[in-house]
Amino acid sequence: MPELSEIVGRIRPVPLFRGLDSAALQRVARAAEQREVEAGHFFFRQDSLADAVYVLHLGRVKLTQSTPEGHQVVLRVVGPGGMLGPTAVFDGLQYPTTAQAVRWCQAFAWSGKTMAALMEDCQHIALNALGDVTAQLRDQQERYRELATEHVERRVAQALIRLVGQAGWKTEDGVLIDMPLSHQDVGEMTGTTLYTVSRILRRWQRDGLVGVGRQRITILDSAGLAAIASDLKNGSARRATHS
Amino acid sequence: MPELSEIVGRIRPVPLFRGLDSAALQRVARAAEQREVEAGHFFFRQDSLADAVYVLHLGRVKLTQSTPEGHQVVLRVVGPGGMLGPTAVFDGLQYPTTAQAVRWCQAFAWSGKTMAALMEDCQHIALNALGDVTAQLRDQQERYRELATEHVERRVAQALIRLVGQAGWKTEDGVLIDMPLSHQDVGEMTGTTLYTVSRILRRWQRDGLVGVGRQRITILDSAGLAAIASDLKNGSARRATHS
DNA sequence: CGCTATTTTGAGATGGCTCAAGCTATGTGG
DNA sequence: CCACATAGCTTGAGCCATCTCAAAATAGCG
Repeated sequence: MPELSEIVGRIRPVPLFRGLDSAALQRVARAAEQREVEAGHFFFRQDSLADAVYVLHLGRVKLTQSTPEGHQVVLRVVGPGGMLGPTAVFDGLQYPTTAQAVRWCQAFAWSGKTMAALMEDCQHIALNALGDVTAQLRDQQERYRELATEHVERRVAQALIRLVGQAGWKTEDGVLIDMPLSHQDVGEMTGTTLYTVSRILRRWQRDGLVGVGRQRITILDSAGLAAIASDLKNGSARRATHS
Repeated sequence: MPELSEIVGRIRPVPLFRGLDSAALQRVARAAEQREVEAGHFFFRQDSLADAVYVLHLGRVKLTQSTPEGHQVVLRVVGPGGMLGPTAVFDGLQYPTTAQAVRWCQAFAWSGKTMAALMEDCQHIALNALGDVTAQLRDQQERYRELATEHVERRVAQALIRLVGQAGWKTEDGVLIDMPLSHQDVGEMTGTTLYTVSRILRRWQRDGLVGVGRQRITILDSAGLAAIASDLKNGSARRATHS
């Protein structure tokens, strides 16, 4: 169990706690519990009672949602500093998503009640949380629009670009997406099948845009990928309107 | 210009201001500006500077987002008591969506700065806003999953059910969706084309599920529609995974 | 009462899904 | 250290839900 001061040091740079003075940070730190989650294990599951808010310190988490029929989509990938489960702040609700560690994770946790109290205590936290969730909403809206109006290839390009931002790791030959990432996963992020992802990635590999390995994707030509994502060449969009 | 007490009376039942005492409500009311927007006109447009937060008092607003190529999706419909433009609370951002009045609207407005100050002043508002945005996020995530995994017919059924909740008006023969609603609009809500919407609605009309008129849709058999939406009969889902 | 926006319908094209099968890393137990 | 098992990846062939485009029918509105 680390010292209080160490916890404070770890949560200080977290966006959720931006603007807090030392006293407030200490109060937050004192209320924090530490959690570790093995790769593949879960922070929480969809439809279970939302009882805790997490802030990720180390590792990476995949947020998914699935239908009763078992079809799944990946909504988001969260890295260090990110918040999980804002829903828990409000009483009696269930998590709308499942949060699965894609590797070993270390996180801080607060019960929903505790976090609510901390927010009342210190408006900055509530405001920061609002900013975070608002940003997430924007992102989700954008992805919704993409899914509704863009072709698969562009969506996959967009997804990779997002992943670079969230988990990009500069290497000698390009930018590695630093997490295990199957074609299945990419399909679930973009609303398509692993087969289609495979074909697209293969083509891009032949064109020298990306490097593909088992659960590993490296971006070799970001500009080229961005060009596909924003359509600086082929057939624009479709569907919804031709106003 | 109505009396302060009248404004207080109007904003008191708004979810964003739930839990405020009279003094706080008065402060909020004093800072409020009133706005009226004609049918078809805009509260704000995508990509313009997000400078104000609105709370709708009367009317109905359509939130849309469009691509550079001009393809548009409808993200949400907001009715009385709803909040518009939470983004404005945070400095220097642009509205991610366009807010268009689908009929004459009356609303209260606060500059982003003012609303931020009110939130600092009174944590309840920030917490209420967080709850609102979190709920929106949940909704958006769910719709994303739907779009990624369900067939058009189910999505349209879901959209109508949502619209009933937001703008349903009980009549003698069924529930009228009380706003002008073209097939184009429904298509933009569900990620399909007006042609497909027309065919689906026509079929449902023949089956006695809905009544269709020019920009008017009435639900005659909610149960039947819900059955389609949750698939109590025909071919489940597709795409994304067959894990 | 004509104009314009909306809705309907048909016919044809197609992107991407499905299913089936083989291939290949990686890890595991002998 | 090898052989096998497993999970992930690739590829082909066929299909089909839905999009496109075109055109006619309809309904409000000025």
